[in-house]
Amino acid sequence: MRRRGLSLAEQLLDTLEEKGYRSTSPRRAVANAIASQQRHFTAEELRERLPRVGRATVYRSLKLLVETGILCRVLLEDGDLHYQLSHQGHHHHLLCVECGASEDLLGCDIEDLLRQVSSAHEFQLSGHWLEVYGRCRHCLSAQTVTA
Amino acid sequence: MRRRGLSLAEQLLDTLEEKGYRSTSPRRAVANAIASQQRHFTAEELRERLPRVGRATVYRSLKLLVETGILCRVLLEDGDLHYQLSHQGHHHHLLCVECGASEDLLGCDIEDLLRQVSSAHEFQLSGHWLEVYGRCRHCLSAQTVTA
DNA sequence: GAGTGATTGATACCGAGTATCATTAAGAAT
DNA sequence: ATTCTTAATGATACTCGGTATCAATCACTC
Repeated sequence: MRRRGLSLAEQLLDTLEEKGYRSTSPRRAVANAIASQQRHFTAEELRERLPRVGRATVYRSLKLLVETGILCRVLLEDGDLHYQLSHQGHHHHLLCVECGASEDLLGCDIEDLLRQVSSAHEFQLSGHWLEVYGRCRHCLSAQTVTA
Repeated sequence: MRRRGLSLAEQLLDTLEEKGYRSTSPRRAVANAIASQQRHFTAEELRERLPRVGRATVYRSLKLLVETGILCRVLLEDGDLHYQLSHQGHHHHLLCVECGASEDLLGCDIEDLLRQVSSAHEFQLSGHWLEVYGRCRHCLSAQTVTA
């Protein structure tokens, strides 16, 4: 459990420090940029918001944050790779193809199903990647009003 | 149904022609290279096998073949994007993380499950991307012998 | 065989990401 | 507070996947 009163950016840095990574000013800048960003973003978008942080450092930070589980990768339908704050452990995304909104998919039975399917193929399951695309309820209702 | 007696490469070109694309010598070269390749491959690997075909043409052909459903994209666990002959319509892959083998996953209930989950989130499902990683039976038995 | 439009390939560009490496700075030890 | 050690930075150059441009060329139709 994290201490209350800490900003999201401070929490991210804390997590890194717990894992032995130093708290540097470029990392603080990255943490702030990410914490103030609710939607998923590309590496380049993050870079634009951090013109004073070196290119390599931005990519290194992204990698670090994914490895520590703070960020997760999101694969859009067009193949673009985005990043997003990861609030839980392993999860999947419901991605709205219209507005880009993303909802986390938790506690569904996909894992069980995959286990069954894998064993039917004599596969020893080790992992999977799933993205689900569609239209979110907001875009659906907007569409109804318009149409 | 395709005519018997046609080589795989000829079938690919036929499919393109049916869709209104011309049969050119670079495309024939690409078709041959792909037809003689049973495993998934990267764009760069394909390019190495086609030194006389322009870079842009190789990428254009890949795009075309994916759009026409002849090829499908395969996302490896490390994020690398590979291409592979697509024998069926929509399907998924069981990818062996050890030898790279890929098995198609058909007729499983993932679609149903996703439909349920989506409607629970008030999402109008439009598509999904799934890759499953593990160890195939060959690699498993090899491991047993060694260990 | 001529005409037309699709296709090609050279070039340049973009975005994501990594490797290198000299410089700098964080945190620990004194 | 100064020193020390090591992690981290950022400039640069590189790779790979992919797209835009555009003049030259080729496939197909008439």
